[in-house]
Amino acid sequence: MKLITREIDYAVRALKSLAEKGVDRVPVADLVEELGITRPMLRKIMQELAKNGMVMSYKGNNGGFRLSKRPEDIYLIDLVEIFQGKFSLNECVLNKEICPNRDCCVLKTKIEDIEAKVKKELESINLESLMDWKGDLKWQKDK
Amino acid sequence: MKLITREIDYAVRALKSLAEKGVDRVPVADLVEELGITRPMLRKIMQELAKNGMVMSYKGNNGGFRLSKRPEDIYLIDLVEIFQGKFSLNECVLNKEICPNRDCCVLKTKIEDIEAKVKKELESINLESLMDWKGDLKWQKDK
DNA sequence: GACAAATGATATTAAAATAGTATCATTTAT
DNA sequence: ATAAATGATACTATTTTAATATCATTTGTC
Repeated sequence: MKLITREIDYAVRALKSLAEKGVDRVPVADLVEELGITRPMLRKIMQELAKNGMVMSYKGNNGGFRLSKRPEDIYLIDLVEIFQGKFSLNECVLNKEICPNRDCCVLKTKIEDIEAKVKKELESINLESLMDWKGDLKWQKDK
Repeated sequence: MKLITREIDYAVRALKSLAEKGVDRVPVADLVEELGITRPMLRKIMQELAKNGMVMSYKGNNGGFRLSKRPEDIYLIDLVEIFQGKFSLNECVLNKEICPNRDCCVLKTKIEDIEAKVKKELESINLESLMDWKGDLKWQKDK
């Protein structure tokens, strides 16, 4: 079960990259090189992020993308919902039909509790908090 | 994104049914009727539950299934792991390969935190706590 | 204004995970 | 012996996720 799909992961990487560069317009080509994600994939992702107001896009020569918010104002929950739709751990489907016990199902209420907690967490994680640690990673093995 | 897949949901229903009946041996046929889940599906699920020690199975005429533990000792996390494998919200895959940043990825550590919390919740929910509320459901609408 | 470099919109294909079905073998009470 | 059950296993279908492709549009530069 994946909370973070590949697309979301890619989106985080791309956004981090934009944030780091702090440049006005980064074309997809640059991201491809840096991130090692294919061009078609990154194009799709950036388009989706643009559609949803996470980045500004500029067409034409010298075009590209830039963050449309500060890193601290871009939350993981946004990315999850952009690429997966409204966040939900629930389904309540029995044989293709909505379950008749929906209203009094104990399992449902329990899962909803968990869902609420996870959502809260996702709302608390912003892009800034995901920027790579710089400097001394004492705990990290030599390589 | 589903925390509870259809199979897991079906499994819960089946186990609840066994628990309610409190009978020695319940054949799949009975569950089919009661739960409205197809026979092949239920067979697969019961077999899986038997393999994993959640239920005892009896072959032959008058055979069937029964819980092999008390309802309070069957946890949701068990069912999730039986049908989905080891619980994990993580993947850490980039282009089919394990991500090179795996060791110092901030996103990963954040997701692992959430994962741990969700797991804890799933470990705290047992079959007993999922048994339908009986008696006065004052809050429930007439029907 | 022509051209090249960029994104927008959208359709298509591929791969993987879930869901569902089918079949033959084996066991066992009667 | 037979009928009623599960065991093992293989297969098919559906849905979701991942990846690719293509043509249209915009825009800076010469």
